[in-house]
Amino acid sequence: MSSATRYNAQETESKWQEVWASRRTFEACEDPDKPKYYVLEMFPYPSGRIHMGHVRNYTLGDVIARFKRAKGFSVLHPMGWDAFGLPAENAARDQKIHPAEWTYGNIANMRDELKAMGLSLDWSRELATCHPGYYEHQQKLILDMFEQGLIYRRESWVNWDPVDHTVLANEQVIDGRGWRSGALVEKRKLSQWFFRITAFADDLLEALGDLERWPPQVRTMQQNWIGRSEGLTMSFEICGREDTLEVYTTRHDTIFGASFMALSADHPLAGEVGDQDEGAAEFIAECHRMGTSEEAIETAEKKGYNTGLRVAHPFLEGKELPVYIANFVLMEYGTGAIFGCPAHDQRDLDFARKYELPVVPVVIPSGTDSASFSVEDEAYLETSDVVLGNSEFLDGLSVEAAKEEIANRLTSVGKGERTVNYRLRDWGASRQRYWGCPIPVIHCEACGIVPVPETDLPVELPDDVTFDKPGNPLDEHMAWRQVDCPNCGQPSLRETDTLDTFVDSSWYFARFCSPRAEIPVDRTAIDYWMPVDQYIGGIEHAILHLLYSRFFMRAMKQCSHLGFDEPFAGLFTQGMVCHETYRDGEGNWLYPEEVSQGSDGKSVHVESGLPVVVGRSESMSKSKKNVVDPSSIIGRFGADTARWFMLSDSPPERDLEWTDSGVSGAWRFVQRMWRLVDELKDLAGPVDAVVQDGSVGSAGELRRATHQTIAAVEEDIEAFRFNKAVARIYEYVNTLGGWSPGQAGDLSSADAAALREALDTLVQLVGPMMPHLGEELWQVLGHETLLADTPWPAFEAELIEDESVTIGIQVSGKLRGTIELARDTEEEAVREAALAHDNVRKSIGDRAVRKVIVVPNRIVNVVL
RNA sequence: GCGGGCGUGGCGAAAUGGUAGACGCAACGGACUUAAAAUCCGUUGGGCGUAAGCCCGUGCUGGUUCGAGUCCAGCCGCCCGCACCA
Repeated sequence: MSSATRYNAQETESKWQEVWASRRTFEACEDPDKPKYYVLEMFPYPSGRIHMGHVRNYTLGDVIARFKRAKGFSVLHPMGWDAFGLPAENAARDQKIHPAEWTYGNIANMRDELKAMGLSLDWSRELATCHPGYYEHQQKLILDMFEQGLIYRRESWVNWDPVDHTVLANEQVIDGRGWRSGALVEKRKLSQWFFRITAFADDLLEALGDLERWPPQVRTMQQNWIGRSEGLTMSFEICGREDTLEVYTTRHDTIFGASFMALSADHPLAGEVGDQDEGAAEFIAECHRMGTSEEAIETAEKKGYNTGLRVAHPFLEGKELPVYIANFVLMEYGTGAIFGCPAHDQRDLDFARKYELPVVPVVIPSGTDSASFSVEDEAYLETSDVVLGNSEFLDGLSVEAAKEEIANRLTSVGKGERTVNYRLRDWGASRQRYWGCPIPVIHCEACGIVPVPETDLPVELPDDVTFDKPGNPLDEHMAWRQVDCPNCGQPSLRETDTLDTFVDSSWYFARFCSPRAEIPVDRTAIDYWMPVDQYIGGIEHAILHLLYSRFFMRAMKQCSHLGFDEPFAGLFTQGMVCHETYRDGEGNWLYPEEVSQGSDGKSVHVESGLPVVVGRSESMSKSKKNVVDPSSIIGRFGADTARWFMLSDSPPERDLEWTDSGVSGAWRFVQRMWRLVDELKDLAGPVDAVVQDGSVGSAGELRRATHQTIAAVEEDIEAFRFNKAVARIYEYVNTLGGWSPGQAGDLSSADAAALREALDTLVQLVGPMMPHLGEELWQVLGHETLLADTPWPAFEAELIEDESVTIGIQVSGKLRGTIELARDTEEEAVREAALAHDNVRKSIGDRAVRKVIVVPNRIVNVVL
């Protein structure tokens, strides 16, 4: 290697990728002599190309996987494909290509792209959820769960496009209209399959407390999502009728402030009113045009319809409350009916102002006169330092005491029941679509719902389908649908709903432990590998995917497939990859490569030379064209450069700004590493050089830097602070570049050995981040082993602390100077040195020193 | 609307309640070169000052503390999720 040679990333990277593959370096095995470590990144949807979000995700995981490997763990690091889902059907419709062909083509391409990244993946375990070899086991799990009562069927609402005659996903509903037809979307009731996730609500909530290596905010989000509340179910007598209206509330203390009742449009009583009252029917229909998402409901203008019905206030003789149907009450939560207390709930207040209903404050700040306290445009939400008022026998009580009193009084007369309620709803898993896992049941007129016998699994999707008609092609495929009932033998029909793709992703990590087993999971393998030690993915999955997976493990445990509850011991949520956005004069989005810097530094369109409007940086998305293709970056600079850039600068949990200059900085560092090792390798001692003890002189100085860097990088990797690990490596390279040994020419044996240790260490530290460069330099340094098989260097504790410290001196909190002292200098000596400092004396002047605060090895503050 | 987060130089950022801006990028000055690229050296939060040094500065307004980017309260802006996108 001559010093004129530049590092050839493309050649070197494919060389080492072939070596790792042929030696099966990263194939996992259940080694009983080693601790195991299961690293998993969220598997990708095979959209066709990898994007920068994938590059970031898999780089983070690969650093951990390679680092843990070097630390002596038996590592499992697999990869697969979340391969069912809507886009394949859209492609089928738009491009006349079969979903399977489209999906497997995309997988083939993305596999190549991922392989070019040099990830330490065990490709022998690859799986795709759309493959019958995967979903037949999922069908087995579904049968078992059905038997256990964990899956059931009931009616629920879907978004219905009345023109296309098809069910729409929430994202396909835009401003209340179907995305293709433009027709106003209706809600429609269908019989659908549900997972009984609410059966585990308490356990899913309780167990969050033990997930110590999860981000606290994710645990909080899940906790709020499950939304356990302790409240009261109250019965209100409906005036002039025999029946009652049931209401769930957590604010029964505010009952004397109640001024109306509100029913969900789907409440049976609302339906009853609608049957006789055209206005009510029209209002209910309007509610049904709102779409099914909670967001749509919550952000819509609050509206109601007065049914004319009234209920009796439970404590105020003769007081009656009007009953409205309201568009903001959810049938799925509580009893689908509420009492409205406008003074202490913003939504109720807005509603009351609109329909001119009374607003009576019943919770008032302590020490305030209840007659003078009023609520105007903002509901009063405080519950501490308050007392009840305008509330008869509750007056003067705290919120808690008032709740107790109301609950006691109502339960004793059978008009109330203390109830624990959850916001969490059962998981609706039916999809009226082709490209998903078939639900293995048969509908028989005589026997009802009959599970497909296990021996008949898998129920495979038929290949011969077309997408020219709207709706689910399975409904039209009579040859596939018609089967004899396994029970009575009569002609019957298959279920045509397929499963939500969240089901596929709720257990794939378990399947990775034994991907070719003839049962869903092999107990020996799963007991060895699970749980996943480090799971890595986007924050957007903080609730649903993770909660469903946690449920699935519990359900599989109940079906005796495995013996644990929690799938992910450690979780890391990464930020997004962002890029500036560009638009031309007409507002059309432009790709980054269509934009260049003009001579005056302003951005112009490459072809036309016209000015370009540079927008703020946003998450990379195809629709805004602010995307950079990973393959072109890897093709130009190599995977190591892309990986290094991903790890530098931005902390991984935060959004990362993709910049060309950042990439070229990473590229320059690759070259710098290469040159540095090239220049110094002949000065370094032999591979087996023995470092000499002691921390003095040029060798000692270098060894100190080496061991400090090992300790820092190791700690930063363990804590997912890769940007800091990178910064430490930069500092170390700066140190190495500027290091002057004790003698020029032939180094002393101490210097040569220290340099050998330093170069080896540098390459080892960089290895998990830039594995190809690491492997190449390892070879250049004369090693005959693979870096990938080399243990992580151990640091020597006595070398990592500096002997002297710099101590800042403040006068009244303002820095006035620094002093250099031996570490752990006596407090009195520090104090004297601080007070002797020229500028400090000047700042103090002739004022009296009241106090001197000395923080050892840190700072001195002179208080005047 | 509800729930969760984030906000520090020109930019990405660092900082167990203890010297704000490590490290990188960009920019500027210099060396090398016929020239460019590459590389190397230096400067770089703002203001004042020849200098020593001083003043200001972590989204905004307050509070706690000897000391606040960090803790507390309220606001502003942006991002993620809201159950059929994955």
